[in-house]
Amino acid sequence: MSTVAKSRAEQGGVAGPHIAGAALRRVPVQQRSAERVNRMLDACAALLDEIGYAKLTTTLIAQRADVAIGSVYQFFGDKRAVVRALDMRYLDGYIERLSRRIANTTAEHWSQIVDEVIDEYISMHRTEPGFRTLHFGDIVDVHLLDSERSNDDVLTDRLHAMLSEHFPLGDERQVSLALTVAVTAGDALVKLAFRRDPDGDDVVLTEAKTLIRDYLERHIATG
Amino acid sequence: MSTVAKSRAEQGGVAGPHIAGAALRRVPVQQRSAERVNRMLDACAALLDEIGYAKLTTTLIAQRADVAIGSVYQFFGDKRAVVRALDMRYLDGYIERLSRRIANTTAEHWSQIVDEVIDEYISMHRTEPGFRTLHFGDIVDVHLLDSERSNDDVLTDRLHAMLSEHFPLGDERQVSLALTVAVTAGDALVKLAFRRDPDGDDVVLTEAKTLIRDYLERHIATG
DNA sequence: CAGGAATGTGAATACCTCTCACTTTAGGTT
DNA sequence: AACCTAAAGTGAGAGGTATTCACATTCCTG
Repeated sequence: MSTVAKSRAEQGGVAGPHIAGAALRRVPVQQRSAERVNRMLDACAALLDEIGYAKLTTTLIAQRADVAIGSVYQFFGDKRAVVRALDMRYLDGYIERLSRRIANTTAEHWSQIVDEVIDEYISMHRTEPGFRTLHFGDIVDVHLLDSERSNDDVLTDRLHAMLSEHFPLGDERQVSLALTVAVTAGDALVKLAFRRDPDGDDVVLTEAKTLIRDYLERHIATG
Repeated sequence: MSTVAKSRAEQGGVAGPHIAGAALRRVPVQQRSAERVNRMLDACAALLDEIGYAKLTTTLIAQRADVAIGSVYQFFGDKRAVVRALDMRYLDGYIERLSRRIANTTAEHWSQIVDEVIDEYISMHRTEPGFRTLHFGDIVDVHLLDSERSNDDVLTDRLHAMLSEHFPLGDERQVSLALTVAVTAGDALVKLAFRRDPDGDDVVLTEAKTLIRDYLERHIATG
């Protein structure tokens, strides 16, 4: 099935800690139900890819997942919760793969890590069905992982940690703001690239990287 | 009415040519119906402000506008069309006010015009009920004014025209791309500012202006 | 293998979107 | 003024969708 599903199964966490925490009405205990939950999410992703959010219905999700409509509501509070959980699964997978990427990288300059962050994000648009429709919380809401902070904020913190682990950075607050701005702008530009071209408009993607690098150059340089 | 309007359609419709052209099922001919259409849009804007898009219903719009549900469908093809029309009205108003602003400005540098563009956009977030929920086509779709081009593209063209009217710019294509990127990134950053703070986080807004100015500096300078 | 917990089910309920046959009004014509 | 047609306005009803819930089934533990 999906790459995400596999890597998750290997991890051991039946439905992922994030999903459990914030989106599920009830956490699946037995493996059979955990599998069903994942099947519903897969169905949701496929449908999102095929017909988009506007035409997505709970009945369709249930049918595609080969599950009774009641089972959907057994675990998800409402329709949006399904999409939210899916988005969390994306975010989870993203952070996981990014961590792995960066762990294997011998970056000599912080900009290399920034490139990895962007590349992995671009990669998700190309490989994860339904992701380009959702991004990180565009459609549902932007507070998936944490009700206090937006996904971009969470992402920003992650990035901040990864960067400072390898390189000395400037003032904490200032860097944090700069990263937030960079993530927000970068996110929007990648979306633009994929709106222009299903494979991601290379010209725009290149421009996005340049813009972000140049911007950060002037804000997180340690001097 | 709006400058674009005149150049675009000869109809001179009561409810704005944009709305008429792309979102209305039937153009209101008599004044009384034109007023009702506007009342429905007002209701839609207010509801968007109060309960958000997810909870918006056609029944609610009709009730708030003091109109029978049938009247809504007399002019709007479906629920999304109402929102789309509202968004067009926003865009129309934005371009009109921006044109007026710029006409009254004796800008000595292109960056001053860019600032006006951003400031007027920020202003809309503060003054137009419901606008912060929609922006330009976020929720419904990004092809409101023109099925071929996104709203940002239309905006970009407008900006391009305004700028080149006052200042010599570099290569046509290159400038166009740069403006598209700037508009996209700027849009996202303004949204971020208003997500952080209902009045618009000044720190982020300032940062947004800097980022855009610096970026454009490197792309549209005539040398 | 008994019994509670976890799951699975789908008919039923409530609410929505959108249509359409029909009534009313505007505004020009005779 | 009476008349006429197009434009407007209306709301019950058809067709869907989201969500619930009382009941059936499957696990799993003691």
